[in-house]
Amino acid sequence: MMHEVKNFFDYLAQYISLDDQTFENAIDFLKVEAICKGEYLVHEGQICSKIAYINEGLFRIYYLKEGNEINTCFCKENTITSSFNSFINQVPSNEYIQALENSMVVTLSAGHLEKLTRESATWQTVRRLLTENECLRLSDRASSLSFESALVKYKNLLKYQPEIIQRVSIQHIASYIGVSRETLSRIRSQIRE
Amino acid sequence: MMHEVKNFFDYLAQYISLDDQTFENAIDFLKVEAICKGEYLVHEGQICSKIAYINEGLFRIYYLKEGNEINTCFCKENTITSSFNSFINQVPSNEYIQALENSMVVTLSAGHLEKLTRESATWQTVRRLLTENECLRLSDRASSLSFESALVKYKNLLKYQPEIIQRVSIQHIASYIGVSRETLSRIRSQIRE
DNA sequence: TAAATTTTGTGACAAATGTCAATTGAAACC
DNA sequence: GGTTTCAATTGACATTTGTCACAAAATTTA
Repeated sequence: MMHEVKNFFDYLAQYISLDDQTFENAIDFLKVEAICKGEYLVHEGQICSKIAYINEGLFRIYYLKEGNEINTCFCKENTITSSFNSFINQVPSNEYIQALENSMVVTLSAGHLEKLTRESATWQTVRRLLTENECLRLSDRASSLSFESALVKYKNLLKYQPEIIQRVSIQHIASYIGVSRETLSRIRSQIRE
Repeated sequence: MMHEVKNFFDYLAQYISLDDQTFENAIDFLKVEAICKGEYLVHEGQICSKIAYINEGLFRIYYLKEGNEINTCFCKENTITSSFNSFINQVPSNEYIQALENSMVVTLSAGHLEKLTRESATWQTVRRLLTENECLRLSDRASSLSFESALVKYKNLLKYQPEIIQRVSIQHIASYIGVSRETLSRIRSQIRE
């Protein structure tokens, strides 16, 4: 088994106990893919056909609003990324998923997950947990976007996702926390003093 | 069968075909409850022990931030409400669910849903759909909170949830869209002209 | 290494929004 | 019906943030 796949199973095992059968059911469906910096996992208009476990690397999810890119999520190694709405409902995605670093992912197609879900209670649970995690993330994001000053939002990011600040450019972070890049720049210089 | 329960099953049947067995498995677990205006379905600090199908009425979900109430959701008849994170993970809720009108709900406890989920693929799917719906809602909310002016946020509410504006006080709506009530008041008078 | 490109930082100013205070309006209660 | 209480509006002003323009710094490319 490739070590990327092993890492994926280890990741899942955090949430649920995976027996040998569960492993075997899935292993033929998994694909290890390299995605270079700047390349896309999902394009707008495409139906998101797979979920991706990130073994190594970093992605951003963004959509376009009046020509501007709005980042909604940064996904780093040892997490799962997908254009959630598109994947679940198999409708065209309104967002892009782009690699910010050279990355290595393990993908599982919607069809294969569907099949696994039908055949195995464990995979059914895996799918549910993925969804529930997504909910919690979205709920945190919604609450951090409302009623926080730009300063507080940035400090929260520093506190809870310091790695992101190291690895992602300021302009991307600005749109993630919902302020202009100039404002974020000023906040940073203010904090430095 | 009480008509409230029947409405609940009709609601579920929109999403999935429920056979007789599925009905019967659940019917003893369901409780019809009246909740008066101002009363609470869930209190902060409590573990949210149930989901509630709203047969009639209106609720708001809010949490406290520095003493201020922040509304995150309005739930009206023919939807399901719950303190999602608390219910799913059975951890104390950081939010309140309060009736804004005299309401009638059908509740199902976490334990009973767990039991149904274990025993029936249909209920497993019901649970998944509930979660996925919650995700979509949260995702819409996050995107409407970021990078929209107060005016646009209010217009979106008018467009997509006009009923809420009819039934909910301005102060609650203001905190829902993330502006002060004075600002919202000014926006409204501006639109009127 | 040098040139070109992209990203980040700053100043100046305008626009949007928050805050506080006072007033008006509406709903609830006696 | 009148009083009381709470909700909504409005004005004045301060603060925050966005926008535009340009400079500095960093990164990429040739």
